[in-house]
Amino acid sequence: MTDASQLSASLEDYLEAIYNIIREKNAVRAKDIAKRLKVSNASVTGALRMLAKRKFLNYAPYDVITLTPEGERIAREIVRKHEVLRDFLVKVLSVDPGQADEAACRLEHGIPAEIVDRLVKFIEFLEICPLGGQKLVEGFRRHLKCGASDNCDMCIKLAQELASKEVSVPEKVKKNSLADLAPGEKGIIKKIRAKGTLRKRLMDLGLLPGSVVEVERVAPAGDPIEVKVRGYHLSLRNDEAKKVEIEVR
Amino acid sequence: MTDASQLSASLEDYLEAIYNIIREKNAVRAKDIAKRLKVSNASVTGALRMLAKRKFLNYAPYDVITLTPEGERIAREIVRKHEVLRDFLVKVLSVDPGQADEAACRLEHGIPAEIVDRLVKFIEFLEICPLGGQKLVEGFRRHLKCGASDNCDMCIKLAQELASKEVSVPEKVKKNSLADLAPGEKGIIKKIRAKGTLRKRLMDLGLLPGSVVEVERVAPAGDPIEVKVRGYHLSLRNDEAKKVEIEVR
DNA sequence: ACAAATATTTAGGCATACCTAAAATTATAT
DNA sequence: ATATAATTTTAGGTATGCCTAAATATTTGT
Repeated sequence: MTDASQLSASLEDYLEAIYNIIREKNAVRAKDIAKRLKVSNASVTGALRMLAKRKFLNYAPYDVITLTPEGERIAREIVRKHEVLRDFLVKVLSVDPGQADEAACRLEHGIPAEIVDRLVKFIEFLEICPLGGQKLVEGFRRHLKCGASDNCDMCIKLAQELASKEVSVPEKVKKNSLADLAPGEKGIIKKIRAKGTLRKRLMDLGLLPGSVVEVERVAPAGDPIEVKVRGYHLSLRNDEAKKVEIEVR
Repeated sequence: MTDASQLSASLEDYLEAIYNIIREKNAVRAKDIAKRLKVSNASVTGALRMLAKRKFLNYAPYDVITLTPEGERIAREIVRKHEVLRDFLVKVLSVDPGQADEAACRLEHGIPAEIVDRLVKFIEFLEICPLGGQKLVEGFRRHLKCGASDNCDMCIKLAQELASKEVSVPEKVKKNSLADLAPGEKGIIKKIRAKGTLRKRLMDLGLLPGSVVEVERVAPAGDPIEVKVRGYHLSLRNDEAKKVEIEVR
């Protein structure tokens, strides 16, 4: 709940790298961290010591490295900032993904949590709002192609066409549960069909009505389902996903 | 033309502060810098030496401090990043101005120039595009008020009303020159009615057709006019402003 | 099992960016 | 003109975050 708590930018980078490497390979070695951050092994040792001192890592020389619960919480916060920024850059500003990723790396340390939340709301709003945020973003993408210092008559014409053609009451096409989506598909959460603890758990994870969820991966067995909501990556069991009622536009 | 060139974040802060203080009071003293950056005087001395060594400042102990042309150029780049970020946060995301300013301070060092340009284009697009970027932003502002985790039925209704009422071909209300605007007013640049050197100069300043210009201040005599385009602050003579043909919506 | 290869840590250094306290310079007031 | 006040600079010190080289521990191949 509290803030990302007084970590320097570089310690945040270490924590983020550790978190990501653990997600990818279930284990971290100092060397992996050094390689990912393009830093010497010795520097990694120092950072590990600092992070351990602040109780974000369980670490002893020559022993395995794991995140403490608190360390994991903070790492997730940092990763979320990164993801939200990258999504904004790529989805809204149409920045090239590689460049967006690099920029996100640098911006993630400076951005306050409230602004990340605001950015999430804005991106969601663009995806959801009947005023046509998606059309607007497409228009912007087109506009980027018509040359830099240009008044965009092409854009205006196309926009007028679109605007007159589809004034459109938003149509609710299908109603489904989150468990029915294929990887890559998105939906808007309508409600959580669960009670008590499970309901609370799901909402605490960030599955809030009105938010956009995207399915990222579904395990072969169909069971753990990886989704992204509001910049958070979640892993849900099929049972849980079935309780999340969504709407696909 | 080149990049912000290898300055550390804190040296960028010094340069930015120096630039802003010069704009405000026509002179800088080490003390002013220290106060603005909340840093000791001695730290300022060190920074001044560094900046002078890199030829961004003309500086000698106990002598007046001025920016070199190169220093001024880079300072303007930094200030521009700051302004663009703050504008985005305030105008698009509706972040509280104080908070936006503080966040901009931290983000300005990490953001690449290309992304700033992209952000400028996006903000301009929202202001200009007939798809109704302004309406969308207003809708977003409203949406922020209807509570955090809520599906925004109110927003949907209001949006539908707006959308059906004003499908609207963009109407060109007035045509004027930049010199006719009052402080606070905005217009879209249609063309530069000038030739040769003057034309080039105005375009180099960033007065490009399609961009949004905002008049910030007009001197009592009506002559130097302060405007903002694409994150740049410019000071124009009345003669020059008359050459900039704009459209007010 | 144990030598060779690999991985990690320790030790010692460098640059940045800040600090406080004392010295030097410049401004001001009588 | 000169003492006092204000400002600026120098000197010396701290913490971070990176480096290389050398020492130590672990893993691997036979």
